[in-house]
Amino acid sequence: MVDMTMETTADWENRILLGDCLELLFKMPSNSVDLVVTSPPYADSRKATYGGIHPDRYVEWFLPVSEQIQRVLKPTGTFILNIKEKVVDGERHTYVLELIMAMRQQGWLWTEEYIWHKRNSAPGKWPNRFRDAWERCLQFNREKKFHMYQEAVMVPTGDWAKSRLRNLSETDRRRDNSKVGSGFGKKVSSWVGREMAYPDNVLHLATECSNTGHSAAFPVELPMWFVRLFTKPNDLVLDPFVGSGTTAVAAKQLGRRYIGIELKPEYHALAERNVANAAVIPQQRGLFE
Amino acid sequence: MVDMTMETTADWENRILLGDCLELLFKMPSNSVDLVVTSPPYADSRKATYGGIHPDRYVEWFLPVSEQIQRVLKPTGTFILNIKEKVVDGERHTYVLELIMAMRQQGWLWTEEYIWHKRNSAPGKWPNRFRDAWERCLQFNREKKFHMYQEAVMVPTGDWAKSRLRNLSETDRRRDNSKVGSGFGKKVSSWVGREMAYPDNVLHLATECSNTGHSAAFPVELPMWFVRLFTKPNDLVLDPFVGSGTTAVAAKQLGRRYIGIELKPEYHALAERNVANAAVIPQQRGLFE
DNA sequence: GTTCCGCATGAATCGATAG
DNA sequence: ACTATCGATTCATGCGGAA
Repeated sequence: MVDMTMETTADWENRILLGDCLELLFKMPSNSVDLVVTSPPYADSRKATYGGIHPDRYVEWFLPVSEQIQRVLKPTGTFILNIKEKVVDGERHTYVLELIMAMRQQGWLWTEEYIWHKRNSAPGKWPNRFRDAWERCLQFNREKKFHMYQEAVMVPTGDWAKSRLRNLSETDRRRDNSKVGSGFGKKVSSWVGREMAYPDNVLHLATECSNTGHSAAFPVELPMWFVRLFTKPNDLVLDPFVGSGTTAVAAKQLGRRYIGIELKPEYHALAERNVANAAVIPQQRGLFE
Repeated sequence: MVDMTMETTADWENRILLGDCLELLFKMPSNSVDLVVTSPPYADSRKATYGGIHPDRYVEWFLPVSEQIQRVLKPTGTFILNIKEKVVDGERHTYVLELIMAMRQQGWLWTEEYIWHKRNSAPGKWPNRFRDAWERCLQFNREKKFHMYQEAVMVPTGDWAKSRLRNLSETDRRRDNSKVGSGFGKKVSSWVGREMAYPDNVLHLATECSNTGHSAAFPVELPMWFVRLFTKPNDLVLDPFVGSGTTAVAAKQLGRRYIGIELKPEYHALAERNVANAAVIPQQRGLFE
């Protein structure tokens, strides 16, 4: 088979591409992407709905895409798949479970399953179930060894700034604060280290309240967390179903290169606007990275 | 096949039975149990360990048990299965996913998956993963229509709970808030008449740190939540892997009948002690029921 | 009666070592 | 090569004792 791929991703970097992600993925070079974060269109049994893929056809629809993602991903890279199965006929459908097993057959390692707990999930009341307040963030890898920068997502300890800091004198507290503010010296990092802890695999993030114009938008903090965890500055982040551009915004804000792909022209335009409005966040090296 | 089952469960009610749950389940009458809550031994790749079932054999080991549970459960009843897959060779093992699909083949409906978020998960640091802070609580039903008493687990709305706890210390407030989220605060009786909301499908409960004598104990609040949600007073609750007796304690405290089954004599004795020490909680009707 | 502090304790996982 | 054991790592919680 003739290799029709580009030599490098340079021409597509830091852009939102309009088109079918499978067609575009075919053109991308192998082993070029450090991280894929995406939230593909959810399954929908209502045929008339936009973009709805029937639950019973979901796995066969997605497998060609995950195959290409596996190819373009670097061996040390990570694929984060945000997904949640719908209720069909009173039951949770099993297409996500089947997808995990099918992707393992495809060669993926199912490394971990993070839970995104949506603090303010949409209200609603049904006679036999409560509000669905969580989604899966499935982590897949090509190899057992992959890049992970755990220090980049450390969080304050539970007692931090509450009981521990209270014991410091006012002078000490001000001195430490000034050190943190200027961000130099090894004492700062050790002080930070003692008051910071590694997170666990449950993420507590509120859903996006503002109208992004896209119905399936996750909050920018979600891709941002994974971008910091699995990439370093200037690495390449890909979202083949970029929607309103949230993953690209997260990557840009954190100083990573990105490629976003979106099929629908109106979302493509929206994503380009959102990315254009995003600003790079000044890196606080030595403190959080 | 000759029917060797008892005519009623009367002789076994409000007791902890010593023995193999599969053998004992065979003797129980069909359609007699309102709720099953259990946390079976987790898979373990260490062969020598007590009770360790190898991950690759887990599904075939559990299916005969779930078949009997299906038989003894009332058509309107619910089966809650608390379980979490282990990491094997750097990957999450798929035996839980396979179990869900196998149980659907068995005739179960996979109605819902609740997340138990363990705020205090076991510590540890590894190069490629964070601490595992959640477990699955899988809800299975025989029929689409089942009994569910949603009002029994309503929780105070966030704003009022916050002001109510204003006088507590920062540390205590944080801890109490975590309990408030699940509907179990220290001073719930004073919440009568306040604004209440339905919970969602994520439960925030800390594990029992203190010496329960059983290494695998979930907090009593966990079965208690499901007992209140899926049964009414005097209903029958079954736990075929009752361990230190937590499910039976929850049922007793809430005025439900219970049957606990435990294989190991030392845990059986422990469960009997724990149940004996448990007291019926005065029903606060109008608040949680 | 409260508040605060110290300490033991986990349904863990990985990598190295030993048989 | 493959399996069993052990040490290192790490933090929210609840309890007891003290102030």
